[in-house]
This record gives sequence, structure tokens and C-alpha cells, in this order.
Amino acid sequence: MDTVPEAGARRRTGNRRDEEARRAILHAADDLLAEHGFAKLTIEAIARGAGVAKQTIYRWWPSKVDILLDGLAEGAEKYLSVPEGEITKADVDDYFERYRHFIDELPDGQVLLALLGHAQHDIEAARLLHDRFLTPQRNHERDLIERATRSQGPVHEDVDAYIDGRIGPILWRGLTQPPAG
Amino acid sequence: MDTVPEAGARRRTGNRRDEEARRAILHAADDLLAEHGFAKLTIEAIARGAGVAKQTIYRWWPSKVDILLDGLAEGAEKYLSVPEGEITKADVDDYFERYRHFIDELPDGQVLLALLGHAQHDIEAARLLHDRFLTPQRNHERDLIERATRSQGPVHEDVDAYIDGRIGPILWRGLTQPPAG
Amino acid sequence: MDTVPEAGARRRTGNRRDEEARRAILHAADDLLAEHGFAKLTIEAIARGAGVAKQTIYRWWPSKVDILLDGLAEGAEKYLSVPEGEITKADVDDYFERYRHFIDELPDGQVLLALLGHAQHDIEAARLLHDRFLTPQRNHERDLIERATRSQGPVHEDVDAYIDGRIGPILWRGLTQPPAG
Amino acid sequence: MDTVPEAGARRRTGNRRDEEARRAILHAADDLLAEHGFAKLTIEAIARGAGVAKQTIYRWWPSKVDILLDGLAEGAEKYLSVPEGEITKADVDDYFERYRHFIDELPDGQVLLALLGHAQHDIEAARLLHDRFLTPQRNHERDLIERATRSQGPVHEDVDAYIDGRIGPILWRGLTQPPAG
DNA sequence: TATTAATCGAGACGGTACGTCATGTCTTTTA
DNA sequence: TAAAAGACATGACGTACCGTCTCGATTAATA
Repeated sequence: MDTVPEAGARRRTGNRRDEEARRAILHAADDLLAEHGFAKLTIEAIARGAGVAKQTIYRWWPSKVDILLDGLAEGAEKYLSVPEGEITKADVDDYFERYRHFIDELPDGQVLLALLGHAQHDIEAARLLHDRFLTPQRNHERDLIERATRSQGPVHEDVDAYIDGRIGPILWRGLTQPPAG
Repeated sequence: MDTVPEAGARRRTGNRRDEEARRAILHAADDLLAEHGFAKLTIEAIARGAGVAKQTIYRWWPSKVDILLDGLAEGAEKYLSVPEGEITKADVDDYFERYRHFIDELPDGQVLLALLGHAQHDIEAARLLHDRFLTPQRNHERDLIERATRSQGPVHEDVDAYIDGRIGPILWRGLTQPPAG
Repeated sequence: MDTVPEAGARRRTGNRRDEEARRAILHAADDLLAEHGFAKLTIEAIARGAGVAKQTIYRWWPSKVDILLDGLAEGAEKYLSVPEGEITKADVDDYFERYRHFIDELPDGQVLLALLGHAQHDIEAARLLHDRFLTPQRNHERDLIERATRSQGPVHEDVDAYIDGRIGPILWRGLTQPPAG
Repeated sequence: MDTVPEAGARRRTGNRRDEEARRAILHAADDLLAEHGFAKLTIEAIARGAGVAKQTIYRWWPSKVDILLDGLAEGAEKYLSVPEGEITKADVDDYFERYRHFIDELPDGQVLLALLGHAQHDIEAARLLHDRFLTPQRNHERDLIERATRSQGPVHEDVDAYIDGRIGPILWRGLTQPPAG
């Protein structure tokens, strides 16, 4: 009805974030992780690999963990989503099978293993991993089980213990896969 | 009255390994891990904490992972040993209960979590962890299950899958315990 | 034939230079120099101090030396000018006394010292300082001496050497005044 | 009389300072100053030029000014020393002639000009230059004049003013020599 | 009165250098 | 000959500025 620009709400000026640089950084980070491992995943190496200034990384990501989490979040949405609508016990089994596939076969699964590893060393990394992946994913999983329970009867008396029992072995095997060579 | 060192028959000269330094290094490493986390566990910090020269560390341990494994080996022998003699299914349950206690309550359990984390970053660390802990421990575990099978009938059709199913959730809970705060 | 404004020579449209911004920049530069020294006199700091975008500075001044020279030129015109009309030897002495006062007491004298310092590091800065201050000022000084010579007889056999002999010690004392503390 | 190792005065162990590295650093600093000017004289560039780690520079010199002062001190000792024994007025003139030569012709003279320039920007640099060059050199100069006074009568009523009057013009000409091109 | 062109603040960008820290190797002295 | 001390080349850390650029808003002359 009116076109008055909101008082004091000056719209943001300045150049916009460079989408190409953003993608180059995420790719470089994933590539370095896959090729040389987390230990060689330095901010300098990412910057070199992405053809980007270090400051451009620090401007947008507080730490390299955040960079990896950005990639992981996309992967999780794609492969570890919980279906809408009614849930059967077969859907539950399917979910954990997809989890296994994610960990054992997909690059993003390696990212999760690396982040889980790093979380053992750095409490801030642990917090980030919980806040941005583990906790929300667990909430989805509880929802999955509860919806299965509503449609087909109780899956297990203790939902969390059940989830741990299904995911634990998958991760444990992923974490302890024997090194090549 | 005196025990004059035999003249002429001077056997190998030079100091022997300084046992005190060895213990100080292992202690300093464990203390630093417990207090400040793996990220602050640098060779320099261990040397400072132990009042020891860096070279003394490098002389005896190829990497800090080896230092931690030295400590872990003792802890494993103490808490994760498999009894001699006949094995019942209760002994099997007892073993995994001891495993849970080890991970959840004992400092050496934290060392194992840290090493497992580091193994995700560094392939050499992964190899060491397998060679010096995971593989021998797994052999003990297979032995445990097989002896239980011989005395009380089959525990599970796939021994390795059974062990993973019992240990996986324990480790998964240890690795994902929410950070304090 | 006609006086039509030449085709293509369209008179300029668009917003004019912001006089307020210009003054704010000169002030911020002088303030920063006086308070924190030349080392802290960065373009970013001037922009911050003046509440101005960096680009506004770069649009009008090629370098921070040019900014300072703009201020110095005003000061020199005010304090280091040579009188019109007949010149006596007393006028010559007065000139060098004003020079001493300028260096020892006035903020613009500090600017000159800073620029003279910077000219030792940066050949482009040296060129600018010569072109915009040292050479014109020297020309005024030669004129001063020559007019005194015409009215009251020779001041010194070598005019330039005489000027150096009078100014040199003043600058030397300014440049080597002991740091506070 | 006794051979007791002094209590608490444990003699220093550890590797010694690498004399070759020290010389390489001093040379690289001088070369960079001569070739590219003070502005390009960065610690990184010195390290690159000397084939040395940055840390090796920081270990021994708090700042690049200290590096240059180390070189300057040698040059001053060589070219700006005051003779022993009786001093004539001719010795005084000789001293200032050597000063002029030092500034106008020798590389170390350029170092002094650069340091004098930097002292205008950085109060800590100014302090260092005073403490390690200007003040001691001035003391030598006062001594020179006083000894000449004792042997041949008063040179000037105000010794410091006299020295400033002789050195000022030399430095002023050095600092304002027109840039090449 | 609408269009056009220049200015302004804001801020992203690829770079270079800063000064610090840990790496693993080495050399020297002491015990 | 082991140990403490410590120098060394290497390389990453996170920060500060550099000078260039792009964006949206504003302002003044032209059409």
C-alpha cells in the first residue's frame, strides 16, 4: 500500500558475497580431505586450492570445521532424510541402511568420520558437530521411530538406546576400517 | 665395604635409559590430554610438562601416538583382559560391561577415544592403533566368544558382527557424549 | 561558425565532490599522524576516522603522502612565505627563524618531518615531496637571498650552500629530537 | 684456588648461534635496503634473501631496525671514529669531512638516512637510534671538540650548536638529494 | 520532469606481511 | 652415551592493510 522505505533500515550496500568463491572453498576443502586427510586440511591449503585469499575464508567461516559442516549438512539432507507421511518398520530399516551406505560409500560419510574424530580433540568442534549435525539428526531419528511406533506398534522400549544400537556398529566399523596398505 | 667397579672390564658405558624421564613423559602426556585435550598435546608441551628435552622424547617414541599407546596398553591389560579357563556367557557380558566402564569412567578410555579420533586424521596413527590395540584386542574378543561358544553353545552366527554390535554402541556413546556447558 | 558545445564534449553531470568529506579526511590524517605517528597512518584508519569509504580517498588522492602534502602546502603558504617588496638581511634572518618555529612548534612542521622520513623509504614519496614542497620552497628561498643581495650586498658566495647551512641544523635538530620518556 | 663449579651458574648447553646465518641476515638486510629501499625491507624478504627461517631472525633481533643498527655500528666504528691523542682543529675538520663522505658515498650512510627516516614514524625506532647511534656518536663528537679546545683554544662557544651546525647541512643534503629519474 | 552521470558509504575480493607457535633434526655440554 | 638445552628450516596460525571492485542510494545537470 505504501512504498515508504522503512525508517533507519538502510538496505545493505557493498559488494555481494562471491558465490563462486564459496563453492570453490567448499570443494577445495572436500578435495583436500579426501586426498590428503584432515591433518593436511589447513586454511592455507584450502585458500591455495580454491585460489582464494585466506581472509575470504575467515570472513565467512569461523573455523575449518564450519566449512566441512556446511558440506555435510547438504549431504545429510540428501541421503539421511526421513520420509514424510506414514512410516513403516521397513522405512526404519531403510533409514539405517542408508546410514550405512552414507558412512561406507559416500565422501560425505568420510567427512562425518573426520569431524567425529576432530570432536575428540577440540571441544568447540564437538559443540559445533552436536549443534549442527548430531542433535538435529537425532531428533529426526526419534521422530522416525515414534512415527513407526504410532503406525505399527512399539519398536523398542528405549528409543535412544535403540538408535544407538543401530547406528553405533555402523560408525564403529567406519571408524575402525583398517588403513589401506 | 665398597663395590669398586671392576677395573678394565668396563661394560657398556654411557647412561642407560632414564626411567624417571620415561615415567615423567607418560604422566605429562596423560595429564595434558586430560586437562587440555588432544589439541594441546604437543611434543613441546609434553617436554615442558615433564621437564625433559624434546630429543629425549623423539629418541624413544616415534610419535605422540606411541606415547599414548604405551599408556593405553597398560590400561587395556588391566581392565580389558579376558579370563583364563572356561568362559560362560556371563563372562562375555561381563567383558562388555567392563568395556563400557573403561570408556565411560576411566582416563584410559578417554585416551582410546582420542586415539580413535586421531586415527581419522592420520593414516599412520590409524595403523599404529590397529597394530597395537584394535587388532590384538579383537583377537582376544574372538577368543572370548569362541570359548564361550565351546562351553555354552553358539553366541551368534557371525562373531565379528556380534562384537561390533556390542562394542559399537558403547564407543558411539563415548564419542558423542555432549560437550560440557 | 557555431558555438554549439562540441559534440562528445558533454559537460559533466553528476554529483559534485563532497567538501565535507574532503575536510574530514585531511583532519583525520593530521590527527592520526599527531596522535599515533606515521606508522599508524593507514588508509583504512583515515577512512575509519573520517567516517568515509576507502574508495572516496583513493578517488581523490593517489597516496597518503598526497593527503599530507595537501595539508603541508597550506601550512607552508601561511608560515614560510617570502615577503613582497624590498628584502633586508633582517628579513632573511626572520625567514629562517620562522622556519625554526615551523619545525619546532607547529603541527605542520611534524608533517614535514614525517614526509621527509618517508621520502627515505619510498622513491615516489621523495619525488612528490620534492615536486610539491622542497623545490618550490627552495626557489622562494633563492629569490629571498637574491633580493637581499640586490638591496644590501652579497649574503654569501654560494646561495644554495648558505641556505643549506641555515636550514640543515634546524631540520637536523627536528629530526633528532629525543623521543619522549 | 678452588675448582668448584660456581653454584647455580650452570654453563650453557645447546647448539650455538649460527655465525653464517647471522652474517647472511645482515647482508640480506643491507642488500634489500640498497636495492629496493626500506619499504621493501620486510622480515619475510630478509628471511627469503638470507635463506633463513623467520624465527631465526626474531630470535636474535627484536625488529628490523636492530638489524640495520648492527650493521651501522660497524660502519660508524670504521669511518666515524675519533682519533686518540692530541686533537688539532684540522682533525675536527677531517672528522666532518669523513662524516660527509660517509653520508654521501657509503652504503652505511644510506642505512643511517633510512633509520633517521624511520625514526620519524616509529618512536621505538627513534629510541633505538638514539641509544645505539646518535647519543654515543654525539658524545664522541663533544669529546673531539673539547680535546681540540684544550690543545688549540676554543672552537665555538656552544659545543652542541657547533656540532649541529656542521652535521645538520650534511644530513639535510643527504636527506633531500633529488630522487633519480 | 525524467534521464543520465558522478559521488558517496559499505564492504567483498586476492594479496602480502605481520609476529607466534609447533614440527622434527641437529649440535653442544654435562654427568 | 643419555640427557638437557637450545638453534635451526619449515610451514600454519589468525590479523591488519593494501588497492580494486561492485552495490544501492543520492545528487545535480541535461534533455
